[in-house]
Amino acid sequence: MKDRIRYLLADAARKAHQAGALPSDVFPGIEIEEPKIEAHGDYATNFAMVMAKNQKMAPRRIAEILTAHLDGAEDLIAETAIAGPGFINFHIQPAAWAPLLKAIPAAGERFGAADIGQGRKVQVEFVSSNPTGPLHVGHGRGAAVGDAVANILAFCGYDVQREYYINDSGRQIRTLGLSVLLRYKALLGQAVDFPEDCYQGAYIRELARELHDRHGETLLAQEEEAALMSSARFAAEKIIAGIRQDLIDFGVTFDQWFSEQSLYDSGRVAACIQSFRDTGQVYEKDGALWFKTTACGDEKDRVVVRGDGRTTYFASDIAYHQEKFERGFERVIDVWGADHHGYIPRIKASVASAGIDPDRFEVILVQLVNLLRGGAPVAMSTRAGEFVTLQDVVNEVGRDAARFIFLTRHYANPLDFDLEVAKQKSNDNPVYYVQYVHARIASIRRKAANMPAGPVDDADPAGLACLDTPEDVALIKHLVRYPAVVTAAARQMEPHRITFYLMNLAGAFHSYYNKQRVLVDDPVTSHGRLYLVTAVQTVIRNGLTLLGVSAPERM
RNA sequence: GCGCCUGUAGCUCAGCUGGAUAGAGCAACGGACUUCUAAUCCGUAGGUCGCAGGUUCGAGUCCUGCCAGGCGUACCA
Repeated sequence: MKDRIRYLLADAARKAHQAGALPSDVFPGIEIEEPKIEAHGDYATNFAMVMAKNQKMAPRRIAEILTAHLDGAEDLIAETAIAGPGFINFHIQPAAWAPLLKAIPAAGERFGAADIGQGRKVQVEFVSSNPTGPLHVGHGRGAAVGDAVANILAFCGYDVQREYYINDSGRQIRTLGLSVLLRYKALLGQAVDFPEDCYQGAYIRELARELHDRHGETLLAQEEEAALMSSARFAAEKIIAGIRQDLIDFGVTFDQWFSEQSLYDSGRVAACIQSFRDTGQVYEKDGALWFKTTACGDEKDRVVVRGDGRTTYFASDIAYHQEKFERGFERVIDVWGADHHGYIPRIKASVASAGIDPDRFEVILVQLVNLLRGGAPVAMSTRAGEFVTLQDVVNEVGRDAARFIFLTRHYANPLDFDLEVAKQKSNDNPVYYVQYVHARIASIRRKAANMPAGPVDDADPAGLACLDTPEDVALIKHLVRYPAVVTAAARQMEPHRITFYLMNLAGAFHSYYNKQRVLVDDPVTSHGRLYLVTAVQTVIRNGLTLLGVSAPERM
C-alpha cells in the first residue's frame, strides 16, 4: 500500500515538473507513514516539506501542486488533505483494503518475509554457558533472544547457522573436575576439605554419584592429575548433555556445538599467536604477551599469554572469532550477557587485526533477569548453588509462557520475571492473550466446516466487498503492517517488535470478535469475515513461530 | 575516575532510526456472557517523556553538559 502511494507521488512530482509547476527535478526519497491520529488519514507524507528547501517554495504550496497532479488514484484514494506545515494526508477508499488480504493466504507461512538477507551467511552464537552447571533463567533469556533473532534472520533470507561455544578448557573445567572428585572421595568415605571456590551446588554431589556408578572406586587408584581430568571430562560431558536436553525442552536446537578445547588441539590458538608475533601485533611486557587492542579503541592492551606461559581466555576467543569468519560468514553475531560488554572492544580489535571489517562482528547484549515470585525476589546465588534452573522455570510455567515473556522487553532492558504472573492464565500474561486469538479462530473454523458457508480458502470478491465496516478496515490495516514489522525486527535484530505487534493485533482481533459476528446468516458476509479471520490466524501463527511459541488449536 | 546500558502514567513497558493533539497492559472506578471459547470486550480517570541548554519548519527520538540507577573496568573464566 505504501509502495503504491509512493509510486503515485513520484509520478505526480515528475508530472508537476514537466508542467513547469515545480522548478527542480531533484526529488528526495519519499517517506510514507501512518499517522497516529485517525483524522489525519490512513497514510501521510512529509514529501512536500522535505523538498521545500530545494524547490525554494512553501511546503503547503508544493503539497497543493503535488495533490493536483496525482493521477489515476481514484480507486485507491478517497481523499487527500493538506495539513499542518505541509503534510499530505491520504484517506484510502474503504473498498481498497480487503483485496490486500489475498497476499496472506497466497504467501501462507511465508507471509511477512522479505528477502533482505539474499542468502548471505550469518552465524548467531548464543547461550554458550560454561559447562560447569545447569542453565538458569538468565541463560533462558539469552536462548529465547538468540533463537528468535536466528529465526527472524532466516525468515528474511539469511542463511543462518546457530552455534553454541563450549568453554571446555582452562581453569574452570579443572575446578569442576576437582569439585566432583572431592564429592566422589567423600562419597567413598574419605575425609575431604571442600574449598569455597569449588562449585557448591547439589548437582555436584549428583555427578559424583554418577561418576561412582560409572567408574566404581577406580579413580582413587589413579594419580591425582589423571583422576582430576577423568572427573572433569566426565562431569563436563554430563553437564553439556543436560544443557542440550534443557535447550531441546525449551525448543532451542543448535547446528553446531563448538569446543574451545578443539582450538588448542588443532594448534589453532598457537598459530594465531604466532601470526600476531609475525605481524608485530603483540609484544612482551612484564613476562607476559600483550595484544595491542588499544590500536582499535580498547582502553588498554590485553594479555594473551600469561607470565607462567598459560594462555588466557582471550587467546582462544581471538582464534575462535577468526575461525568463524574463515568459515565464510558475512556477519557474526554473538549474544552475550550484558556483564560481558567490556569484551566487545577487544574482540572487535582482534577481528580488525585479522584484516576483517569489525562491523561484521556484532554483539547483542542481553540484560539480566530478576526472578520474582509474587513480587518478591527469588534468591539467586550461583556460588552457594542456590538458583532456579531454566528447567525448573519451564516445568513450572511452561515453555511458551517463558519464551514469550523473555521477548516482551527490548533485550537492553532488565527484565522482571515473576513466576506467579507467568503461570496466570489472565490478561497479566500476554502469551495467552495472543494464543487465545489463534484458538478462537480455530474454533470458528471448526464450526464453519459444518455450515453451508462454502469453502473459505478462496477469495470471493463479493465476500471481500462485505469487509467495509470500520472494524474490518482496522483489522486489515493491522495485518498489512506485519511485513514491515518483520523487516524492522530483522534489521534491528529486535524480536520484541514482533511480540508487541502480536499483542496489538490480538487486541484488535478480540475487539473485532466482540463487535462483529463472523458466522452470520448471510453466507457471503460469513465468507468474507471467515477469510479475514483466517488471515489473522495465519499472521498470529507466523509471528508466534518466529518467537518459538506454539499456536494452539484449542485452549 | 573511565566505559556500556537505562530513565516516558501509581506499576511494568512500547514508541515504526526527526513528524502533527504521547501509546498499551496492570492497578482504580463503572459496564457487557441465552450468541463463533468471558483466558474476552466497552467506558472513565491517569503525563513538565530525569534536568538544563543546543541543532530546525518540527525533538520522547539527534548533539552537549549535568542528575539518578544498573553493569563492567584482572597475567579470572
